[in-house]
Amino acid sequence: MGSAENAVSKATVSRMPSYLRYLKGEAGKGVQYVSSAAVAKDMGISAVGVRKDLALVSSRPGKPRFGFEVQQLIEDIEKFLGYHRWTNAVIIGAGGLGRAILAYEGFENYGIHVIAAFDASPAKVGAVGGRPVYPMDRLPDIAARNGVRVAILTVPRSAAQAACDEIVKVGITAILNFAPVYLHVPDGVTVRYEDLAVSLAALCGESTENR
Amino acid sequence: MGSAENAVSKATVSRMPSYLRYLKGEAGKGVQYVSSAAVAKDMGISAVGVRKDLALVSSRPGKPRFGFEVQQLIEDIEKFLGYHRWTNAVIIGAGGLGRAILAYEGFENYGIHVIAAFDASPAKVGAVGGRPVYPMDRLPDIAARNGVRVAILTVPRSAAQAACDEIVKVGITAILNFAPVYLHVPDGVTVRYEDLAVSLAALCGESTENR
DNA sequence: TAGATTGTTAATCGATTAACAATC
DNA sequence: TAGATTGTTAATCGATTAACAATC
Repeated sequence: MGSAENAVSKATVSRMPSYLRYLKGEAGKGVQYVSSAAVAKDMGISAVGVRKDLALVSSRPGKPRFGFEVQQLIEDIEKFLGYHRWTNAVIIGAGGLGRAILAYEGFENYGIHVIAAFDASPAKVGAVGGRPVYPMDRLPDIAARNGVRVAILTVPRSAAQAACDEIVKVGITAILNFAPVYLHVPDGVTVRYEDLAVSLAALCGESTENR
Repeated sequence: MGSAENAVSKATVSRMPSYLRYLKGEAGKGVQYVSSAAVAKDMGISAVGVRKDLALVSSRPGKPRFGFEVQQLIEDIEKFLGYHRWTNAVIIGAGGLGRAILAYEGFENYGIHVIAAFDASPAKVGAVGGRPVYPMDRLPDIAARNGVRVAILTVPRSAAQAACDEIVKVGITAILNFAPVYLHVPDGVTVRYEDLAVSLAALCGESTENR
């Protein structure tokens, strides 16, 4: 209500980056059209679901007998997700995981620049894969100057809440948290938990299946 | 149908590791009882949901006026998730991310031993954080000897499907895939996609919210 | 006892699936 | 044209929320 926009379900929104990744893969192979059935098969979801999702974001309808135009769809999804305006992100905690993520280049495909990492320990300061690692006290300055809204939190468990508080203070509103702790944040800040151990445990649970 | 077990919803099962993590945190602080309201507040979910979830796995009911016994609950969830029998896991791909995960110790809390990493490049062979990195051709032998059923795939995108095929060949049935590619696997093998870029992109989507 | 908290049934909500007409 | 594929409405399914009685 209120907003005149056609409401797009949360589940649909969350699948969009996956479609985008898939479509970019196909585009790279020179594929021009994809059918909902093909997408569904490759991604392991239902064809009707794919059609429904794509219908919501696609600027032009799919063509019967052909399917959807890959390039067009990529543009539509990018526009839908707001990737035309880039998002700057920082990493807090330059341990093994933080450094691995800092060196990773896949974020660029989703309109995200990971501009730097920060660490409380001076020993970690330097650069990884061409990207800088700064001491923690430079965060307010750099975050403000680059309009950073997103942080990836990869500090040890014990440092997580304190680091989170600092992050929030500099105006960051979205946190991808790898520390195995629940964070207390003010309203308006979104936290997404990404506990590798929990992911793996959940996978084992799924695959055991019949309990 | 068929199974006489009370069906526990998939959503509930997938939340169990999170409860477990939370409860262990509380137990560490010396907390003996938790109320559903407290759990709900800290974890950011609904109290009724918590009660419903816990009722399904708890061996003894919560006590009105007190709540649930933390230690008992931890045992019940561990039993429910099958953590009494340990699961052995391996990492395929000893790049930055693979090594970071190899060094991580949080898996032990979920009944998972990460016993080793494997890499196609001889340069990567050695050890990280006390755990061995073997050449890829040792995988069949070691996986068989340790009854490995779970693999964490952290190879580059281009190597993912080939590595996946090898993994499947040695009898692994659950794969946590960090490579940004959809994997083709035979029936009976479960894949869980853990694309950091997609997670981050989805987070940005959520926090932008009103679209 | 009084009151906080649980457990459970019923109602709502949302998302997925099924069915089928529309279209190139 | 014939047929593959889309788009959409209706039906199903599952999970969450609301309401309230049961209990220590």
